[in-house]
Amino acid sequence: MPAELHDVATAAAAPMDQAAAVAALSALAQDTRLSVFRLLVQAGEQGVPAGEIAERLDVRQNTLSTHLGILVTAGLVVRRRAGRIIYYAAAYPGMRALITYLLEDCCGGRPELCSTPAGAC
Amino acid sequence: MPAELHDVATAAAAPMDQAAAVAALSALAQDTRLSVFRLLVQAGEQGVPAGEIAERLDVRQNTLSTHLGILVTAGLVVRRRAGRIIYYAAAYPGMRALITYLLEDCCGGRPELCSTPAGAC
DNA sequence: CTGTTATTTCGATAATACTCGAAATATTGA
DNA sequence: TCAATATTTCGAGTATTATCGAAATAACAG
Repeated sequence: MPAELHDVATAAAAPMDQAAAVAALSALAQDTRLSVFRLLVQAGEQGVPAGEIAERLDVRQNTLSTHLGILVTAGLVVRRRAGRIIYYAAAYPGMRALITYLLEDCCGGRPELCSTPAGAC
Repeated sequence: MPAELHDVATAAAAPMDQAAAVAALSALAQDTRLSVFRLLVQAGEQGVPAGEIAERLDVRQNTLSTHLGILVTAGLVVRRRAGRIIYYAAAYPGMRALITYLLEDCCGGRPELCSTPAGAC
């Protein structure tokens, strides 16, 4: 089985608790990291090399590396090495788990008030 | 028209930009504020008095007031005064706008990878 | 007007986070 | 092995943020 791209990006995420949610939100609550995450969300499953992210966002490699590490630890991004190049990709299950946690038992019994955005994806 | 509860919580939110998204995520990226937001999400449209939030979460009123102000400024929570009591409620449109911004143009053309969580709401 | 309740604002202290230059690690090719 | 490329780790300086006690504002009842 030539699984050059494993399916970690579509696997089930661990159930989110308060600390994990704060970590994920903190990871996204920073200008550079939010740009990285959105770039990776739009890039899709294959991911983008660290160096290319740094170039496209005009951030120094070591600074970016710190940010990427934070996103990975938060479960919002996954890392995959291919030779010298390390690809980063959005972890959709992590994002889904975060949104689910945020909106848990929402709307006081009137779910039509907070239906998730259909056009988002 | 006896509009004791105006419909601000269901009105359209302003389109989100990067700065607004960072502000909203920063607002949620803190333990107490995340608890407040989830409490209000679960409480629904009517909202909860500031004092009751402080009591239920065991936070000092002045500290909570700072946090509530941050959530309101971020567009995630709305304030409504009724006499001496100020009710706070989740602003679902703000939350929707944030999620939409995060997942914009997602999944590199494979939307099935990131479908928003059906069970969330 | 006076006191009481509900909530916010002010000012200071302590903890946390962002960014950077420099050095280190990992992989490949000659 | 040696050099080159890709990326990360280290250590320090600066800025931002959370929390608190105390004081201030707002609304109501007597």
